[in-house]
Amino acid sequence: MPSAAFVDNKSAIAALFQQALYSAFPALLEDASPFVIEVEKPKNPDHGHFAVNSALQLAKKLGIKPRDIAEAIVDALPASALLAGKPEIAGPGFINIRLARTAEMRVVASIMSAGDQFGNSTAGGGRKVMVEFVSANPTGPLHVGHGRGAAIGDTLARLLEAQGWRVSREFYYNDAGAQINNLGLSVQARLREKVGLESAFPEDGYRGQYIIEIAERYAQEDPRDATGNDADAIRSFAVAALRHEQDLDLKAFGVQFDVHYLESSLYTDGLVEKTVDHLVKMGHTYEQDGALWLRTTDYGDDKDRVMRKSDGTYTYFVPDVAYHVTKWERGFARAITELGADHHGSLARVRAGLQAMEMGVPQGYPDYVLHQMITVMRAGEEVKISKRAGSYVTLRDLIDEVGRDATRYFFVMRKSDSQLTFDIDLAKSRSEDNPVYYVQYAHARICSVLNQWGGDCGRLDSVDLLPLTNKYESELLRALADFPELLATAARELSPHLVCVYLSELAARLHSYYNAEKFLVEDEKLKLARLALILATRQVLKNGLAVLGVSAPDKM
RNA sequence: GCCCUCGUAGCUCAGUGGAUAGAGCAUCCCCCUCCUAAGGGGAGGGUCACACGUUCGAUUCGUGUCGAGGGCGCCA
Repeated sequence: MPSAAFVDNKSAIAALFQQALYSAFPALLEDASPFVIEVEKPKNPDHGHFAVNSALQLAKKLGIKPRDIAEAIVDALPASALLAGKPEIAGPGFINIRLARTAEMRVVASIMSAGDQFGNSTAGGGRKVMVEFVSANPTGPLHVGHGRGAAIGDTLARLLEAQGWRVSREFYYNDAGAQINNLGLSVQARLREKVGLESAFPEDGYRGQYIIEIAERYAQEDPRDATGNDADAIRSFAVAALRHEQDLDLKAFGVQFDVHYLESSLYTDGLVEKTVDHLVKMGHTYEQDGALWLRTTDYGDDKDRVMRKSDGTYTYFVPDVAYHVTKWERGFARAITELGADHHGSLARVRAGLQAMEMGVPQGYPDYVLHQMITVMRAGEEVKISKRAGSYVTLRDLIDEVGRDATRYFFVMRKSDSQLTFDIDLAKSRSEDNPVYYVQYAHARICSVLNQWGGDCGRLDSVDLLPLTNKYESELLRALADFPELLATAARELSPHLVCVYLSELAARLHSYYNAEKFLVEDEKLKLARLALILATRQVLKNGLAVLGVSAPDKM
């Protein structure tokens, strides 16, 4: 099996300059906190492949002018096959580094040998991480907000897997409590209406059309209770039906969970009790007004929280803490919880609750990724959502109307902290305006060119790339080399949208390249080199799309 | 009132302690005898909300102000 590791030029450059710095300024070796060379990638290609700004940072400390420091570093640089000549000193004291052609091109060979693994790393070291996402209550169909959560959570999971983490995807069902009762009562009311019985619809009932459908199905499948007397049976029927619908939607969306964790099991397994007892034992609780409170203010919350109401039942916050305790106890030293931003209030509380347990859970546990609200646009107008009337855009609507690929891409393409406008017409359009088609088309276009050439792609593995000299080729090479770092950054910062940004840029480079001049030239060596380059590009596009769970079509 | 997120081109949004802040759309000009024009090239368009601070350097970090969205219950 070929190694997935890409020999990173950046770290090699850093090592080279670190050596040069110490040999030019040996005094720095004696510092308590050693100065670390940072290598960055300039945005402006005129500034070379890499840049080092250490001279500016050290000017004050050393009392020497930045350009002089830069010169001393460059002069002390050991000879290296990595570099194309002596680095330039530019501006106030930047050192701009250009790679030797051979160093620039080795990324293609890395891509060819690593294939689907290119860009992956072993940074996670096989450690366990849980990603909890969607976690919709089984009280209705999944809507756009859940869709965004599903896309972001699943992409995070894929990113972490690509970085060598052992990921478990988990869905937490709030299948206990008042809202589920409410669901049952809503269905019951519809059932009674149907047979002409007097029935008050619950005040906070669910009014969607789907409730009526569930009532009809219940009546059909359980004719013994046509008048809707058996509240328990109705409730479990409704929950099962809605869970089933949600599962189908998620499956159609390409999202699968390893574990579905039921809130009700926290009660039946006694974990809620156990958690409360433990918190009492640790001395972080008090009784007041007939209720049991947790002193969450000791752990950064802005007010204390009720755990057990005066009527003896628990608030939702207790099972939330108990649930997160199980994450820790199940061996997930790292856990990520993906939620809609409307739940951000629970963040401080759950973390405080975990701290109060005094069981060694780190303070920032779990990591939270919150996504902001979504506005759906159709025909230039906002699609209004009315929860009261039960009318909203469902995930299923989007998948059916614009397709799985576009829906997934649109949901992750903005950073999750930003509110998202989902333009249905744009997502459906097959044009350059539509970012997902633009990227997919780049992939299809390469397939088409390779097809037209008609040769054996295996031949391209060891082609000589030195004929590649124009600026499109060099920029494409540079973009390809960025991919592993991009994935690492996106995973580290839990920012899946970076993958979309990268893919759009890569696709744009490719489209420019094709249109710049005649692509399939007469010169056989140049032609093969170009084909090898786009073959590598296709691989990276494919790997990037795979992380997003979006298909990479051969033709469109 | 308190907490969270956001504020960057006319619009939708990226990005960053560094050099001239980017992309797409929209507007204007231009380009198909190689693959799919479902594409490409170019022009115009900016007080990076505002102020102060930290720094050699701030759009980026900190504090405050203003504006938008969301959240704050013995609801879940």
